[in-house]
Amino acid sequence: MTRKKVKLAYITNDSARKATFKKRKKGLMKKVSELSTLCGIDACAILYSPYDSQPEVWPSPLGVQRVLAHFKKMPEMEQSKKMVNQESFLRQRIAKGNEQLKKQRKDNREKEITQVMYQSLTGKGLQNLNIVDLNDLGWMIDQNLKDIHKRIESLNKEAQSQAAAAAAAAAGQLIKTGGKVQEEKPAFDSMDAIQRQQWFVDLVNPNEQMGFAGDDMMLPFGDNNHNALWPNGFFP
Amino acid sequence: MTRKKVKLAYITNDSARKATFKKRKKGLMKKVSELSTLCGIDACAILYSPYDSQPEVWPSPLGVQRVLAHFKKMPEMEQSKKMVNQESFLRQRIAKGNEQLKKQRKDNREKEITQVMYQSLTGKGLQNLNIVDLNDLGWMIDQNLKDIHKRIESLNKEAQSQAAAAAAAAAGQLIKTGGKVQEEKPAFDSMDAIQRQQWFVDLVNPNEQMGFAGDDMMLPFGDNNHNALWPNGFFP
DNA sequence: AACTATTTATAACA
DNA sequence: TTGTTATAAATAGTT
Repeated sequence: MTRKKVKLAYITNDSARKATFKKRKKGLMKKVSELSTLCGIDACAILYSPYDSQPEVWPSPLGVQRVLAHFKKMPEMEQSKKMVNQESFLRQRIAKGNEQLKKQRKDNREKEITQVMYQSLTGKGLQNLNIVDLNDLGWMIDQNLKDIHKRIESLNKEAQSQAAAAAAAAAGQLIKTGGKVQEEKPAFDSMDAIQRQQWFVDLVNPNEQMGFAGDDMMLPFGDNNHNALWPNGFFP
Repeated sequence: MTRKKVKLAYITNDSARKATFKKRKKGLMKKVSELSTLCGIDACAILYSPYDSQPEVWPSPLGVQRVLAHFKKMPEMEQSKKMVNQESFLRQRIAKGNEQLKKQRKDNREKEITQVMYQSLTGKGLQNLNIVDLNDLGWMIDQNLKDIHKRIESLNKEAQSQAAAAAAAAAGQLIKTGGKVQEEKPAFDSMDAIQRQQWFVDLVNPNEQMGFAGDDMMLPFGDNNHNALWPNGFFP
């Protein structure tokens, strides 16, 4: 059951290698066939295996001959142009691997900061964080606050239209009403940015001092640009 | 996002075909590369596309030349042996398709019979079923009964060992006891096969007559071989 | 070109 | 070996 991500290297176990060869040969031939059919192109594949004295080919010996004849006619210099050779192929793979690594590092960092955030909610304190961590934490809390605010707004809108519908449906009442249903925002939502910031700081630090010196250590809620001073390459 | 199962036919839309070609060519080259690395075999692939005057090859022009030289040396008759040509390839695909169809039909039949079974539990009656359906229904009920019985036994075993453990743990009691905990089977489980059969028939047919004539229409519970008379190819 | 919902391929196991 | 199943990889349709 494809448990591992498959290490791309020669399979030393003989039977495992043979089994893999059989499966992958079949899959490969199918791919060649599909590509040829779907895109109407001339193609061939030749595999020499130690399990057969003859090569396995696609689409047929004659088909291969035809493609080969076409190929052989070209001067070698021409043949080299525009080709996918092993070197450029490997370069592409490496570049892709590096991109994945970068993305993974970003994801890891995000999880790390999220964990810090939740730990701080259980009273773990923020004393051990350096300035970069604190700023990333601030960024993440900021993002969460934005999400929360968005959610509150959508819930308010929903409640508002439901209230209006209920009023319109009430028996014996006027069907049409010029009266506007007044919006009833929850307390949290009516805070301004600074209030929310303080609310959240209080929540995060129930009974303790931050342990840091100076105003510059304050968590920069509401500051969308706070990472500009200490960029770490992970968060915008 | 791969919504359809892809109809294996020439893609008429030009841009779609080109996009598919680019994606699949990349995937195919990767597959060839992996197969070659994993299994240590000599392989090459050549694709002629209308998007480039030159063919795309793997692993490199020289690598292709080498494989081709090897291939060309053989007499044509030899080349044909043991090869996967388009015809045999298609035959394999067709055979596989047929097998899938057969399996699907069996699954469908099983679902159909299960539905009939549950409907009969809500009093829908069995009047509209033919003899084949009835026998399949009997087979399925039989299977379910077996499962139920198995489950009951395992539960009994569990309860038995728990009771023994509880007795041994009771304060002030003897730790070692020669007394055997007597098995307490539920009423259903203590019925014999014939009793269970009647019990289930009563359940399935609460207030109605079967509407069939003769003893031979009786549901053949306990008969593991009842389909031998009316085989339909789906159930054993 | 990037993004996902799906389909397809396949490594490990039975 | 063949078959099954859980995962990884490929990719069709969109943006």
